[in-house]
Amino acid sequence: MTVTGFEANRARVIGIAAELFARNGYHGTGIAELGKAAGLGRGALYHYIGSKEAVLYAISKEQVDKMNGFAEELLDRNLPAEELLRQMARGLLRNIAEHRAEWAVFFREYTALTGEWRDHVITARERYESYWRQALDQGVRAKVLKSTPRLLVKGILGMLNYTYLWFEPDGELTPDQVADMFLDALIEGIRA
Amino acid sequence: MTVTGFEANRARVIGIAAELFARNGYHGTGIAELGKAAGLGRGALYHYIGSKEAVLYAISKEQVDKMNGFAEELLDRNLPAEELLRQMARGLLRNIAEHRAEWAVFFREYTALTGEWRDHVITARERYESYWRQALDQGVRAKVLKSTPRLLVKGILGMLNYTYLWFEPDGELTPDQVADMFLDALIEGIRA
DNA sequence: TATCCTGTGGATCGTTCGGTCCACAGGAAG
DNA sequence: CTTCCTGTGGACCGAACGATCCACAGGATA
Repeated sequence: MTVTGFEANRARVIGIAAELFARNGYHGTGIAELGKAAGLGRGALYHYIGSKEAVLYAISKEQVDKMNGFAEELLDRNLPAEELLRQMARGLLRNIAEHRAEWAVFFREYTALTGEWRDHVITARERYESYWRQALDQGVRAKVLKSTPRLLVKGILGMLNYTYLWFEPDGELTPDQVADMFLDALIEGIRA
Repeated sequence: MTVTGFEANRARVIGIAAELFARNGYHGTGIAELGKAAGLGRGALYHYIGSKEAVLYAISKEQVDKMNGFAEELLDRNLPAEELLRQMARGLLRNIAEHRAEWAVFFREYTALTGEWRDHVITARERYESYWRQALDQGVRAKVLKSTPRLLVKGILGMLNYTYLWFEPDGELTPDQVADMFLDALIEGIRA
């Protein structure tokens, strides 16, 4: 088995773990259960994962890191504010739609992490929020957006993040359409 | 010990459990831990709670039931649409601010419930969402609000529900102010 | 053939899990 | 005094927990 084989196997196990953790919770999923689902004995399993908490960390960190990279790229491009917000929302919803299990674990189970692992995830999460704040500030400076309370960004993220719970990949709307729906309502308002 | 003493003690234990479940998760909190925090032995503890899952159910159900009752009262009063939405949002945020631990358990841990218990909680949750949809529809019929996609209600609830994670009772804003901030942004829009 | 290394299953570890059971404390009722 | 009932602590149950350890399979290398 080559190095890439090891990494591929580790990724496979982590993906299976994401599904199980999302369905039964982190503490509610046993190592034996994970091993069985992956078709691996205890020894082989630990060969790939190191520890149960390392699996939770990997699941929690990967997607938010990806979104941070995505946001950084967009912010570098100096897009008009509305376009910037729209791209950020679309990117996030596309990712959530594609990795619902991972996001469910990220939102529900990150509190089960301890020590530095927990700190890293919280920091990454805060960083992502700061990118949204930057995007909004940019729109205010360009006089495209009203100056709104700083905490509004929490509301916007709540709106978007919550989709991990209800978005249906085979439903009537694509992730982009959901993102647009939310941003249209938010930017134009819903008053007749 | 009278009947009311029993109920008071049960409520006290459930409140302590809400704090523990919110901090360490349902599966992450042991019965021994709960007993110790409540100052009760195993026998006494089970005398009050029946089972661990019954505690989770009680925590999850109580607040959402309260909000359903609140929403029903408001809908009966035939308020103007904007006022109705504002009152519903304020009521929810006031409740979340007052019962953060319970709402954290409700959002994160309801999946740990099984069978009928789980069904009841999910049904109550869907009922609450339907009240918001009614409120929005009422505004559309009165031509006060634009006709928006049905799924927008998920976004609004995401915005409001997410506060359980970040709202600080001793922070700069009251629950009513947060509710107003979100509704203002949503109704008027954020475009300059 | 002899040696080495990665990958592997399963026995096993001590701990903790949710839950049951039982003896009994102590006030109320007769 | 006796009987009863609610409330109580803690011993105890089998099962499952996360993790470790070890023997060894089998291809690669010398």
